[in-house]
Amino acid sequence: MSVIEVENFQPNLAARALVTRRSEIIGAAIPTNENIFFADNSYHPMLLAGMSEATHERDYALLLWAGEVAFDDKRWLRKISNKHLMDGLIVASLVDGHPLFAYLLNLGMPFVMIDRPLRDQDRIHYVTVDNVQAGEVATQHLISLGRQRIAHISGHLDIGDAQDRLKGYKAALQKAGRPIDPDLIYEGKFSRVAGYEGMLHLAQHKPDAVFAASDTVAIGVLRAAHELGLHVPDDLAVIGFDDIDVALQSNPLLTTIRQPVREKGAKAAELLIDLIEGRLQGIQQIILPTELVIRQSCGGISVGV
Amino acid sequence: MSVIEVENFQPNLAARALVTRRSEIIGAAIPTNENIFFADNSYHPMLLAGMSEATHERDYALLLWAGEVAFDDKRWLRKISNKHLMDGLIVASLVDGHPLFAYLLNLGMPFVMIDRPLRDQDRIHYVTVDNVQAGEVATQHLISLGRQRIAHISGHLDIGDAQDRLKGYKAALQKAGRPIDPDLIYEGKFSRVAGYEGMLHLAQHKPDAVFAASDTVAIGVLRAAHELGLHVPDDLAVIGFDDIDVALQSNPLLTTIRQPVREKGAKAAELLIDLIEGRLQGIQQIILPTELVIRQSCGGISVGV
DNA sequence: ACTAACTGTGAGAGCGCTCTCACAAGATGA
DNA sequence: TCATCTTGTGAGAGCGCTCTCACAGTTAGT
Repeated sequence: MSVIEVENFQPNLAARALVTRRSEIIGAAIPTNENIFFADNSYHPMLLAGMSEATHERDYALLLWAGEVAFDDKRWLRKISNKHLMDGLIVASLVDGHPLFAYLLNLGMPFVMIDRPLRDQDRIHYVTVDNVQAGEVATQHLISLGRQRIAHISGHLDIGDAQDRLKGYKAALQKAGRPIDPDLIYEGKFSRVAGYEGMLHLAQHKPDAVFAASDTVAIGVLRAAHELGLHVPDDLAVIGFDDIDVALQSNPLLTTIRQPVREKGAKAAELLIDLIEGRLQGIQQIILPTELVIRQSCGGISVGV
Repeated sequence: MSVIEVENFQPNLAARALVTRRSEIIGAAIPTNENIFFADNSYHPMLLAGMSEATHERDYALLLWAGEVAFDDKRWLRKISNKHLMDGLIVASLVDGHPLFAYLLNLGMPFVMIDRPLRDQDRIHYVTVDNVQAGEVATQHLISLGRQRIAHISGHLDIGDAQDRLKGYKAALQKAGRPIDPDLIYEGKFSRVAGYEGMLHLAQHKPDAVFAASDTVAIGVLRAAHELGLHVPDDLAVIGFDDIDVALQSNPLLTTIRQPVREKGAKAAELLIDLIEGRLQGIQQIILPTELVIRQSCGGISVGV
């Protein structure tokens, strides 16, 4: 032991990995070819922070596979699915139909998704929140505030979470005996630009409230409302989703559905490592709680910074 | 070749690494124990995006070492300095005096710093911008606008970039024959909270302009000014640094010094890989250009979104 | 005192690659 | 035709670990 200390001996991890067939490395893939990653959105960075923390806590290392990757980038697919490099993979925001999904499924390398997958749900480990219920709570909040023409700007509908939030929106309206007006639903993406464009488009149908699929989208809505001369919350109530930092920087402060983004990342990493180490059997599907955070953008009670 | 294709053969990278003594993995360390990482600041995510892109372009993989790490976390230090795991390391925002610095220096593993190091400058590869000159340009801009009491809220002065921006601020004042008033200099950190507190503190000395060490800091200044009833830019001109996305979300839009953050990350990765592969000899120090971006927060010409 | 069980140490195989070297087979020039 | 050079193929060593197994040394039980 003292020799190890004095000589500063570093075990050769490649040699160890060769015989144990474990690299003690996991990967985090965010295979989006939209610029939602890192651009105007702290959702993915927060996710990553959670993963990073939990991964190092368990003495694993975290490989990052991010950036704008072409769907058919064979080189990337080959490398990311190399089970000799990584013991497992976390995949976030995977768009339905992405080839990575099929690759991983018949590769046998354990992987955990963040967000509910749209296919093979009974075979996939994932961690997410109850987006349907959360979408319902958000919409119900707007209803309870007396709003009559409640619009929704969705996220990318090839992502389970976006579908579920839309589902929740519809469910809340139906439970309140309200009609579902297709004119008040804008199919967007998880970006500020989509929120901005969505609001400009919806304006002709005179909504008095908008449930935005994410805080980033809501920021775009706020800007569009400002340009349209609509006062928030008097003329237009706006509710977001995520409760990332922009919700606390906006004017007015954003009412939103808080989801524990950092914890999602951390849980995914812990789950994956448990799976790798054989400590867990069967398909694991973790649903984390959400919470309605009331601030200024819907009227009602105002909670400070 | 056809057999490889049919059998979907994956070479065992651990075995390869064992004999070649190359893992084709590089690390990215952001060893900050402040919460500037990922919290309200897209600087580091952007940096990471640049690194990630360049790394995969060169067919390497990127290990992420981020999060709030205790200075004396031996486990972390041991793992991050394991040269069998990584061929090299990029270190961003390393605070002066951090033990990682000494570790790396006598380890022999190639590493590239982002930001100018405060010690052993002639032995360290790094990539940064000319912060002195940029700080001078920012301050000079405020002077040319007729501002009389120009304050500066610095970043963490244990980081070279923060020191250099302060240096540039002082240089501009001196060249203009202005006195340097210590009351108008607030030693802060690269965070929104520091900007907010700095501005509240500086208010007693009645500045009519603030050069903030980063856009994030400037956002904090903007909020404090709002609370103090100061109108930006009429009562107070504010200039930031970075030109990250918050500069385009603020109200008023932020005048700032743009630095190519993504390119910094990308260049660092490319440089490191060139170093690893022996394609480059001698100490490499890359200075990228900056640019004054004039928007609304200093008055003068206003450029739209 | 003899056997049975436990503890510690050392030798050796093998993980799946890369790299070198020997040798065979084919191409080139006198 | 023979010597030289080029190209291709196959065998074998070795990278630095982990794991098993044998054997020596020690302790416990009858």
